[in-house]
Amino acid sequence: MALAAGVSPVTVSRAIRQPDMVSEVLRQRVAEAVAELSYIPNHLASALASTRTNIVGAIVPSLTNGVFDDYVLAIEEVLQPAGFQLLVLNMHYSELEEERAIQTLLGYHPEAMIVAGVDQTERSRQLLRLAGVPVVQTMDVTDDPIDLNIGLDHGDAGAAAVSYLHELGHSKIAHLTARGDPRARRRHAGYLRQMRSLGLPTTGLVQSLPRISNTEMGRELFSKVLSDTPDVTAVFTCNDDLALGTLFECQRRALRVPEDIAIVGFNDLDFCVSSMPPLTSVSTGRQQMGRWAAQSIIEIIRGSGERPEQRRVDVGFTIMARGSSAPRTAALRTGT
Amino acid sequence: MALAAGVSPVTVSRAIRQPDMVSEVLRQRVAEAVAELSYIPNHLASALASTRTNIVGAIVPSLTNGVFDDYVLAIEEVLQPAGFQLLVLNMHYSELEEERAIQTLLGYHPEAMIVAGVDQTERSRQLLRLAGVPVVQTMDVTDDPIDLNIGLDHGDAGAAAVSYLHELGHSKIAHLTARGDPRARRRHAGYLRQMRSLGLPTTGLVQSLPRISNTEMGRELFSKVLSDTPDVTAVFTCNDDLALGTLFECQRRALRVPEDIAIVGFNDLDFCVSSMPPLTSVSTGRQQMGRWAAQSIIEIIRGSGERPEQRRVDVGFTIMARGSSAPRTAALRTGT
DNA sequence: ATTCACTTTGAAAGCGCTATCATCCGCTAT
DNA sequence: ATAGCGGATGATAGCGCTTTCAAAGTGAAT
Repeated sequence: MALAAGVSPVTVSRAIRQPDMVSEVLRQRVAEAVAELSYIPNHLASALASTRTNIVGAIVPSLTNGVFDDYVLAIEEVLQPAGFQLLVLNMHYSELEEERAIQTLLGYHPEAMIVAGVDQTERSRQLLRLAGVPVVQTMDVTDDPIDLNIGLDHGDAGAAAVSYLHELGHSKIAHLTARGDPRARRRHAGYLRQMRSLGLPTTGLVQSLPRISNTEMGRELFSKVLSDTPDVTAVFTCNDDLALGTLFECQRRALRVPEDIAIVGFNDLDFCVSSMPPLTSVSTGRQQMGRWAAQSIIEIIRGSGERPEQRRVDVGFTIMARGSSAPRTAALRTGT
Repeated sequence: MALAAGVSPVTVSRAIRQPDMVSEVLRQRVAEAVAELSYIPNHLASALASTRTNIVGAIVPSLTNGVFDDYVLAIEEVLQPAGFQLLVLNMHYSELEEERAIQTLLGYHPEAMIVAGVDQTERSRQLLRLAGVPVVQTMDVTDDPIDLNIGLDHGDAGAAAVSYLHELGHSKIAHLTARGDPRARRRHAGYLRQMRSLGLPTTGLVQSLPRISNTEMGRELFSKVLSDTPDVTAVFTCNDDLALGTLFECQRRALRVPEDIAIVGFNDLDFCVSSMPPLTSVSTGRQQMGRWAAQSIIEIIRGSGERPEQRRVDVGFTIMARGSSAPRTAALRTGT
């Protein structure tokens, strides 16, 4: 390569990375050689020599779940213009896989790490701390963050969904959930807490499966609730896929939504506004979390390692009330 | 690290990579030092020195589209046990971004590349060829593959969807599609070809938008078709999100599916079996394509570079007939 | 004409590993 | 007792870049 352009390797390196430092003539010659040979710099060698990899590692629990697409996209939109490459690994909701993924990513010497959730194993936490790079835990909040933390309180969110339905006049409020997701477990705990504090029983109203959830699972779980508790009037699901499945099952059984059954989902995915009726869902700022994580990382790296004044951010949540939930009175009026 | 274990760096390297070559005693000592220091080998240095990166690069058009989750998962399931790390980059349905992504990935010196589709720019094709590693083009078929190719003929699939609906007695068959996806364009072309060859007009029956599709867009596009052509009786959509949106729009307008409107989607995503009625959809072997791509790569790398006898595979497609499509006679019977 | 400062280029060293080859040890075969 | 052999370990070089520092060239100031 240096031969082809008739200059030293150093000049090639400079012509590509800091063109201002090289004279017009040589810059041109290097550019021609690059084009001619389709030269692509060896990232491995460059990173090894410079100790700057321009890599940011991210770990997501799943990609099948629409939540994380928006989140990853938001991170990339901030990171790419700043010259960083995001490396995403999927941990499939397994803490052990996460540990492996962290180890793998650290082998690439990322300049920062973004992990979803706050439930890393002790070893994971240790590895992340020892890495000596900014670490952002997202999606959830904790009092004891590894480094930075942005998220929301899923217990509160679960409780709020219950309160919302209770204020609409519902008392037989079911909860459908997928075990395995720690944030879903917290929402479940919030549901139980709030039901109890409102004096509402939950027996025969909770259904869960230890699988990755999908629409079909929503149908299954809701069917089980119906057979346990035929007079259920509201359902809060741990995500929108289960909510959609519940809606489909209602349609199949000719149960009217929201008159007979009110449905509240979680995450506020795209399809919530489109369904018939549109699904009420708890909206979380997943894009905001991704953006903040990426921006904080850039600031820290650019700014000699100082952490922003706010190391923990709670983005909260919003219940997006839509057609799938309505005051219980409506149901009474139509005689259900 | 070598100091901590009291051995030479070479022995450390061997103890980790080829434990059999190191005596029990030293292996133990190295293992202790590794644990103590939380040592993670520097992948960059190791890859640079050995010219084996264990990386396979993959480019997907989108992650928001559920199709590619299953596909990526299938690839990973084969690659990981073989010791390869998949690096996935998102090209957002842009050929130029794909070119950039290919360049970025090649900088990491992957041992193979998997790209979705066969519509790479000339420069992309050149870069991939020059990389000197196995390249698999998936999802689509071509007579002129870069290297290996597994996919299906989307024109045929589009035509088959039309034939299927025509055989059910439909003639006013609409098509909803998202421009920007070359495979969706081919399905569109197949739709047009088959409609023409059956002597069916298509004016007022095709709607498209140049955006990434989602459920809401399905509703919009179908609404437009309805206002252009109120007597439409069937809809073929370029993917399942649009099909679901169409179903929702039918529910909103109290149009019965399949009696008034038959719907056929594409990809056969999870939710197709769950909706009410379940959605008929064209199933493509996306997991099969991912697995084959990964397996072929492993065989080539392990087997001194020889290509398998079959460099091109057409996996075909299957129309999964479900409740959202029915013979037109049913509609006549109910007087629509 | 000489000095000084600045810009442009190159030479040398080294990033953290691994490939290769040399060395050493203990053992068997002669 | 010695040659010969295989297994275990280490010394050395180098992967393709970048960092650092030295050298050479340029022009303005003295």
